[in-house]
Amino acid sequence: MTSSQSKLPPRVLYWFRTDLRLHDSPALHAALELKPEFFYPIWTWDPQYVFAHKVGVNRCNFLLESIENLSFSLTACNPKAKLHVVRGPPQTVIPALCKAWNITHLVYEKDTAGYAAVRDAEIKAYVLKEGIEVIDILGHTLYDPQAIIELNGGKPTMSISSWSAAAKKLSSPSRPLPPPDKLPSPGDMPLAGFSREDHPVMTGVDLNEAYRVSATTCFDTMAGPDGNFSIPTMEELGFPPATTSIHGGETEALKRLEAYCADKARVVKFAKPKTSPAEFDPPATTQLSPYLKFGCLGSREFLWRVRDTIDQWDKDENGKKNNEITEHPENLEGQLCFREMYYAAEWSQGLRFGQIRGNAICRFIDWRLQNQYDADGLKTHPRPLGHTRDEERLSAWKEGRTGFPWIDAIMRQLRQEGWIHHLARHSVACFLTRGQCYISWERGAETFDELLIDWDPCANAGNWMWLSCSAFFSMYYRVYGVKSFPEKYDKTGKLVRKFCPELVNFPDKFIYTPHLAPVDVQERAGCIIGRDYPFPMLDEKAEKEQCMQRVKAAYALGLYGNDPATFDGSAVTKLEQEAESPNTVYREGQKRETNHNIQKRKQQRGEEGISAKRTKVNGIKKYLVQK
DNA sequence: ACGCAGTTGGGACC
DNA sequence: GGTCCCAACTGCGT
Repeated sequence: MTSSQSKLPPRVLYWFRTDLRLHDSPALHAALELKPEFFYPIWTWDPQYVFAHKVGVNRCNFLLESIENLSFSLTACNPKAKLHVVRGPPQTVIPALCKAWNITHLVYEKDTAGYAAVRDAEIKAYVLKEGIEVIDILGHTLYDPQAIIELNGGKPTMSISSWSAAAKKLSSPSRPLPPPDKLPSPGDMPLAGFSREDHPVMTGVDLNEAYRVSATTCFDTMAGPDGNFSIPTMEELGFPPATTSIHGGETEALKRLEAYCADKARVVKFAKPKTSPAEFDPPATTQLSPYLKFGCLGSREFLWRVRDTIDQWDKDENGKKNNEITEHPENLEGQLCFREMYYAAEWSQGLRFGQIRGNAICRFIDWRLQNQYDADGLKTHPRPLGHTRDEERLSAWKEGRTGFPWIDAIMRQLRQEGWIHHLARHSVACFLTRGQCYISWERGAETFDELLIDWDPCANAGNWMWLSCSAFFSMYYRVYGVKSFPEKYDKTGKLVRKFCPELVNFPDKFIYTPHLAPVDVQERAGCIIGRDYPFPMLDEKAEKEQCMQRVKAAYALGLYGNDPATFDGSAVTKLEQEAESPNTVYREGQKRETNHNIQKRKQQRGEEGISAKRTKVNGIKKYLVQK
């Protein structure tokens, strides 16, 4: 810190990013503890988010609504305060603002994940060199991902039990801090040094071109069209209006939390696997994920509101019905714990968490259409895996025209609403990867990035690895059916009728398999399969069998994304040889016996139990069976 | 070395 | 609608 700046009363630049709220904000609290003379709340509108990063209209709209609401709340604390939106890359505009506004302290909520962590390290180093103090404080998650990994012996948290064991050693998350009721005013805001010429925005490829209905004007100036750091509009982004019914903002988040917790028994008995992915009006879950993602809702606020609701219910019931309280990890608190587990695991891998190559926790499976280049621009495979047929299947999946109504309805709901139920995500993710299409989870993850409002670099990549049996989960023989699974929740196909309206008049019996309906039924439904709705694009059962054998072979090979063999081509060659003449022999009776029920049953029948042992031969695991 | 659990499977059979 | 079996994974605890 230079001597002139150390004498200045604090002038705080408060950078909002993952914390679009005033409640439950340790970083904001720390900023105000400085008793700043001037307080500048800003949001940086990064052109990377608008041009180089595929982001659908619904997430963009949610973000705009959230920062609008935040600005409104700032003004409620001080009529002179508002959120200043600075257009430009943060690496450029943050140092420029610090200089122009004589900033002494840069304060923000720490973001441990993905690109943001890399970006922040760069900015922090630069700003510190200029003698400005940087205060970055955790607040987005309940626990520090780094601390969790250290307590887990330096290993990534690969199961909820290992995460829980590590978390137990840390102190329980504190109660949320209240929002401030007043704020200091900002000082002068000279615009010196703020011209587009000085800080050219990113040009070149516009990944969101397909969405735009007019030219992007929001980067014409750093301070917006009126020079007052206004919040950009969808029009300025060239975007058409959003299609979702989910609206952003801290006010909306707290209202939804309140409404959800008003039904105490629902909170107490919440069990994720029992909630229906087929329900949509209202959904069977809290639908608070977009608010947690943007920090409109604090994670401690959610945690303690849930805990208090359960305590209150328990008191009301005199503790008589304790057995009705759902246990960890299926309860609401457990949902938050999985989020924490993914944040910790992500921290252990950094940017590599979102790809296969270089990712030490991700199994190498020879998925079609996997990344050819990794985040560092390094070639991952000597030749592309997959061809036109796979491209066509991927497009059909993305656009909701696979010919499987359950999959198509979910994918259309995803595009329209920007949100789908957790188990709906499971269905379409399993279908795209290990279930039927054998397409890389990287393609699925980037589709969700584009279309989900609540997309999060940790939870999204983590769940895609989970569903594709690449990490966290390994029972690849458990495959979600496109008829059996939704039928467990809804035999009448409400979700299909809503999002695939061409199928609305099919009888319940055929709603998930309309191609099996006799022609006269199709005619009466006013929908001929193959003409008005696609015929299934693949044989669900046959593809499932093939996928399972391929995943099994990849498991036997036992390679992970950081193995050199996964990018010099030798892993793929080995798997192809495996497909030609399997090293692992799947013969009748040659099973690895691990189910003790079967063992016990056989013993009861007086049969000799089978013992099996697994060995590695030439790097390939073989299942050897001995009688 | 072994038993068993793992947030959320499918299908036959009663 | 509930129960059991299918087929067979990893990681953790003992």
